[in-house]
Order: sequence, then structure tokens, then C-alpha cells
Amino acid sequence: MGRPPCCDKVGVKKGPWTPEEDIILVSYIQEHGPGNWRSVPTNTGLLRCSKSCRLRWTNYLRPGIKRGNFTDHEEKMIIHLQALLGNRWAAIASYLPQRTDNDIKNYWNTHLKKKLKKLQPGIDDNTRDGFSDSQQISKGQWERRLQTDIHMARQALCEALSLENPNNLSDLKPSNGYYSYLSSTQPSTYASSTENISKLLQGWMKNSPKSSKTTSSETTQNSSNNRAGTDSSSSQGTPNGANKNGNVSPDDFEILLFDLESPTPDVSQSVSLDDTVNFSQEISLFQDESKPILGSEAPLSFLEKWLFEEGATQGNEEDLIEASLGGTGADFF
DNA sequence: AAACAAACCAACCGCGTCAGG
DNA sequence: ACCTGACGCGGTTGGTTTGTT
Repeated sequence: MGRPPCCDKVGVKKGPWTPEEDIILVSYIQEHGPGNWRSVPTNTGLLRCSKSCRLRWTNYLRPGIKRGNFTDHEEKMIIHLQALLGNRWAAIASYLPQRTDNDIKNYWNTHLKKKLKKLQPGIDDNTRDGFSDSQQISKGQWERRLQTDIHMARQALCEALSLENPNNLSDLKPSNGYYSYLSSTQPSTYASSTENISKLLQGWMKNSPKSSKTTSSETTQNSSNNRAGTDSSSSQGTPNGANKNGNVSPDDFEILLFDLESPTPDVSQSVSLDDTVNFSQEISLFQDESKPILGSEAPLSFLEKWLFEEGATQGNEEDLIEASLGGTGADFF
């Protein structure tokens, strides 16, 4: 008995999404929040399967996605994390909250893999690409991976604990979720997807009637309150800006976008866990760019602390990079 | 300007996992 | 304990864009 298709293939549209479809999906999620994907095509009338809707949202439409070129810092992170975690793109993406796993995967396959191959002609893809061949996984790699998993588990635990104290939400947030986005002080983090949606909305606005506005404070509160207790992949915001018909008016949408772009105040206020105390110190290991330390990078502290500790044991950071890059790290950047 | 190749990336597919019944 | 449905993840594909000859 084979697995039934996620949706009946008859009448299901495939291929690129149109702006109209994006609007419908965004409007629906604005009202109902992400999740229950099964019901999305039915309730919206979209001729797409639930998977496609979820993918479109998580990889393109959801707030907080940063698009465009990867920075050196991000590149280093990906390389290092790939060495540690293998091709676990979702796990890697959890350390880069503004990037989607798909984005990271694509970037790895199109850029970094080649870059590394050039520098490491002796190392084949199987060795480099994580752990496809278990026999090639060294004990050290397994230990590292296990240790990373332990840290990730710790992170999850800390996140869960932090939910008991709402004041700490800005410090310890779901690694790939809405808090990461909300706490970001970089306006550009949403700009790309905001722009995308705004652009497609522009045409729509011309033909749309005016409707009553939702107050921004209300929206902000709703999106904050709705976040507690959700997992990372489904922890997108559910701003409540929809009208009674289940549609978001262009005005509401703009307000929602404005709210989403507003940085959460006091990101740096309270630090509740030991792991985050020396956060800024630790993060400087990777922070070779002079950008502000973002709340969204808090999850890094676990990994970086570990890296830092390992670095203290084994040598310095350069040694770590060397190790993960097979000795060509210095040449790489 | 046309043809071809390479690069890029959005989207699809299939499998694994997990929660609920 | 088992089954089923829903979701998430990683690998892969295919269309589009960009670069080169």
C-alpha cells in the first residue's frame, strides 16, 4: 500500500506562483496564521496542494526573510555549520534565522560547494556533503554532531523555559521563528519580502475599496501573544489585520507590514541564562562585520560558546575553521 | 544578433517523523 | 501497539537569467 499523494493531482496547479495567488495566501495566513496547511487550498480556493502553499510561505512570503547576497559572515557560518551538522539545512537555517533552509541549500550547492572543491581538490563530495556514507564519518565528526544535537536540545529547552517568563522572549526566541524576526533591528530583514508583497499589492490596491484600519498596537500585541508555545517551523506571525471577509485590505496590509518592520524594543534588556551572558563576547568570534548584534542571533550563542570552548581546548578560532574546512580555511576567505 | 552554456533559484517529489485516534 | 494523516526535511528538477563565443 503506497502512500497516497498529499493532494489529488487533478486540478492542482503547479509551477511558479502568481502575485494574485501570493496575495490570497498571505491574506489567509494573516487571518488564520500559518499551519493547518491541509485546509489552506480548500479555504482559499487556491488550486495548489497544501505542501506547495506551505513551501511558498516558508520560503518566500513569510516575514523576516532576508534575500540577496550572503555576507561573509553568513558564508562562514554556513561552511562551519555544514561541517558540523552535515546537510541538515533546517538545522543550519536555525542559526541563520533570516535565511530559509532552501536558500542555504541552494547557496551551498551553487556557490560554496564549488568554492570548497576548488580549494580542496582531494576531498570528494561524499566526504564533504555531510554524512551520506556513514562509513566515512569519523569518530570526531560523530562526536561533533552529537554534541551539536545536545546543544540544540539545550537550546530548545531554554526556549521552552523562557516561555514561562514573557520578558525573556526577546532574548531567547525560537531559532527559526517569528521572534527572531520581530527582534531584528535591521529594517532590511523584511524589506525584501515586504517589497515583493508590496509590489504585487500595488496593482491590487488600485482596484481595492478602502476599509477600516486596524490599530498597530493591537496588531503588534496580537502577533506577540500568538507566538508562545509554537514550534520553530510554524511560528510565523499571525497579525490580525483581516477584514470580516477574510481578506486584508491594502491599508491593513501596509499597517501590518509597518508593524512587522518595527523592531521590538529592549532587545538587549534582560539576559536570563548563563549561556547568553557573554554573548557579545562570544559572537565576536564570527562577527567580523561591524553590524549590530541582533537578538535574532541569540541562538548562536550556544553553538558559538561550544566553538569557543572547543577553541580554547584545541587552539584558536582559526584552527577551528581549519578543522572544518580540511585545512584550507585560511585560503578560503 | 544568435546560439549555446553555465548559473541560479523557485518549486516539486518522496521519504521520515510524529501526534492523535 | 498499530494505523493514518499531516507536516517537515532534503534531494532533485526544470524554467529563467546571465555570460560567453
